[in-house]
Amino acid sequence: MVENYSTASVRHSEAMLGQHSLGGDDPLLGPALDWRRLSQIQGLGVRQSVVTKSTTILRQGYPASAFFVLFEGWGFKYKQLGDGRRQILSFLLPGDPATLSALSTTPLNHSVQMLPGSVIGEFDLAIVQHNAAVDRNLQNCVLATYEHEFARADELATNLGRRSAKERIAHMMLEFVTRINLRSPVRDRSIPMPLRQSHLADALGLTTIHVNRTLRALRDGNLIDIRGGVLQILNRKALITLANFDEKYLSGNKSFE
Amino acid sequence: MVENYSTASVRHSEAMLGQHSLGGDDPLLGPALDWRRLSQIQGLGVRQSVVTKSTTILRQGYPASAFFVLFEGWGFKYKQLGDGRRQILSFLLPGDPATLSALSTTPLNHSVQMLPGSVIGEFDLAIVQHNAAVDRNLQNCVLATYEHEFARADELATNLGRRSAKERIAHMMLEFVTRINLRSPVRDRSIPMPLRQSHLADALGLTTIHVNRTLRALRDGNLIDIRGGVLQILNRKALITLANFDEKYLSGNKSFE
DNA sequence: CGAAGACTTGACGGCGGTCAACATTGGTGG
DNA sequence: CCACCAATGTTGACCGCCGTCAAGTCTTCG
Repeated sequence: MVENYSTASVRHSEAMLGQHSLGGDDPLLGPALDWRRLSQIQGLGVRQSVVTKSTTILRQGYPASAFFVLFEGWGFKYKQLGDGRRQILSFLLPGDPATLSALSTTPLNHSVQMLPGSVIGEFDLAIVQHNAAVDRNLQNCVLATYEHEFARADELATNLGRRSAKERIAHMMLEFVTRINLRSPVRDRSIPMPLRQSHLADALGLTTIHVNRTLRALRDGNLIDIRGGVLQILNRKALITLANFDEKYLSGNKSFE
Repeated sequence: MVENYSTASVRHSEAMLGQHSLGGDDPLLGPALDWRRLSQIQGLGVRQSVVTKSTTILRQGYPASAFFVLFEGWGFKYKQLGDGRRQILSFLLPGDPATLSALSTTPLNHSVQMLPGSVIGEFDLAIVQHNAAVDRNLQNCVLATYEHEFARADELATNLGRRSAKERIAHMMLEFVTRINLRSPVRDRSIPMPLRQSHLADALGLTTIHVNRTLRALRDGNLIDIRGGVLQILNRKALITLANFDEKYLSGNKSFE
């Protein structure tokens, strides 16, 4: 169980749980692997909650208490070093599961935190595990999701190891826009992005001060603009060149059948 | 098919393929998830080969041609940027599969290279895929291996993003010794390590020159010694403190049952 | 023995970190 | 509605870790 939720905690009504065909061509979670559709499985109750302030839902060193899916908003997965240094390992967007690792019953080696304003779905861990063991289609979704997350982790490592601050930021912003666009069309090349500069810093291996400086340089170059929690891409082509961005790692099909 | 192999290319004799119980407590690949044991599955032929010189067995942008397992020696998985920069994403040790991603039939977004002197086993991709789909036990091994590799990828990102050159090297050397020790006991706190300093540099986001300087500092501090392809841990306790090393991410059980 | 690759060391410079001060924003209560 | 306060963002000065360039030395192997 988790604190810091708003009072609203809703159960999906039976009416919302339409019949879902487990066979057929369409993978259970759709081509975009949208885990919100997990709630369409019969008998899988969701507890949906609005997160009012930053909330840690999974904690490094402890096993997962539930299987969470981000319905709206942003979250991130991170590691904490002994002396307080933090490394953000990935950002969660609507439709992403809060860590496949939750399905293994062992202590986690990372934490997951939701940003204020997010909406999360909380599924019973045992039931999801059971379904993942029984339902061939869901199994493939798990594997495909592992592949996608791994691809992003590898790209992050490449960012951290072999790109400059400017390139790293450009690359990550392009990743955000591309990922969101895979599940819902992006208008005006801008998306809401409630991250603080400290989040970007901890994800990109920089300090907040240098993130600030670099963002200024990117804005001065008319490449991107971040303002009031909104990210806008001003010159996509130049950004892609600058960051050496190749979106294939995000969109590949990764089928296992 | 792959070039640069020695002429020796052996098929396991039937005699070597003992009956293997798929049920029972013991996971198919054993507690250390040693994929060399894949050859114990009936009907799964291996083509075993000695790699005489550095050989790329999987190539970024192409689907895998086979499912490879490292039997002896070292390999690594990496990404190449357009301008030649390289990021090594993980090192392969004996018993490691050359990329679970091979099981998905889509183009890879990384390459895998074997170092000279390695011995690799080459399994038919379709047959492994079939077994992974049918054999519940093997499925769990796949998931557990994903978890292990993911845990290491996350730790690498933390290395790259939030640790100094000295800490990064210390951490990686501790990882090597610990991983090898999980499958075969390490003596004299030393292991063979045929990596060039350029491999360490490309894995740790440094230049070879700085790797060299840092190795010298670590040797001067009587922490580690690398010489003639052998890594020796001189002061394990001090290293662990320096690197903030916590081996739990390597050894956790990650069971899925 | 010769050549190619790997390792080593020094001098110098720049990207990004550190420290410090201040501006801006947003939320809270009077 | 405004005063206050904490969190976040911004900018400048300075410094240090690590990159770059260059010139070696050592090792390996044909």
